[in-house]
Amino acid sequence: MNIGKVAREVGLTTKTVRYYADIGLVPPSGRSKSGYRTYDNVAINKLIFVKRARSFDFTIDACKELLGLYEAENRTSADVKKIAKHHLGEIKRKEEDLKKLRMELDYLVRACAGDERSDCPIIDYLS
Amino acid sequence: MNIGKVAREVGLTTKTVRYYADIGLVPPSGRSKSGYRTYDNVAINKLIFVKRARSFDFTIDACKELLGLYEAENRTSADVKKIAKHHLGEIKRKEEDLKKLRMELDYLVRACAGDERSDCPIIDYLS
DNA sequence: ATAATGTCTCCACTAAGTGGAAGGTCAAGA
DNA sequence: TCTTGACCTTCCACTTAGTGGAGACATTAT
Repeated sequence: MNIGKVAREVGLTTKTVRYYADIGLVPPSGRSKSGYRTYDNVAINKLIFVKRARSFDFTIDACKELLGLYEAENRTSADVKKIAKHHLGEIKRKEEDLKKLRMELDYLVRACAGDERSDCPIIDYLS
Repeated sequence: MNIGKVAREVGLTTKTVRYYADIGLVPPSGRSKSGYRTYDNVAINKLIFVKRARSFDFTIDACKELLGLYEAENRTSADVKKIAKHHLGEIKRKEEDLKKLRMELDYLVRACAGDERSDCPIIDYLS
């Protein structure tokens, strides 16, 4: 299968698929005699796997690790869980940070009259 | 004041202060005869303002806008509130996204035994 | 005088792609 | 057969918000 069809089926752009090939994350299964990248089912499944992992915000490096485990028959679920747990921790931290931010900003926005006067608690707070 | 002292007082790195000068966000008030950037109180206050705004995750572009309003005597609080509200909306969206992600991943991590067997619901889900 | 900082500019790098240019390839229609 | 349009190739630049380092010049301390 050529890159365009693959991209459509998997739900990525050709640019992204090519990028994943360039960085060695998911190489094409082969090349046509004119140089076109070709993808077989194994490669396509890897692309789907990476797409799902990326939708969980796993970094490309984490995807590489997960893909390695996905392919390894001797992996343990402990291996996988370790990576996922680490990532979960980071997500939780980000979530907390964002919550704090949102609450503070929410407060400031509420405190601001939003009228024609120049007096503004948001600017005051930032100054 | 030279850049190092300024950076220490404001709580930024010299690299960052120089960067803000390069992109025209907060130019130094002047240069010494040997070419050192010098900052007066007005410039320093702008750096503090930007630092605070950045800590609220406002983009550099948003900081530029806010700094413009900070300096403008004819601004209205409505001008400021508009930017802040827009930003708040984005933060809320990110927060929601992150929450969904966290819940899904949390579920998967809980479902994974994390033992020596290769059977893994996380990998299964991603496949 | 010399050593230790401080500062300068410039270049490269980060993450994960995206956009575009210039050119080669393939299938279909006139 | 020629051409048109869609598809593919590589390569380079750009994005965010800085960070790291090299090599050179300036200032300060001993």
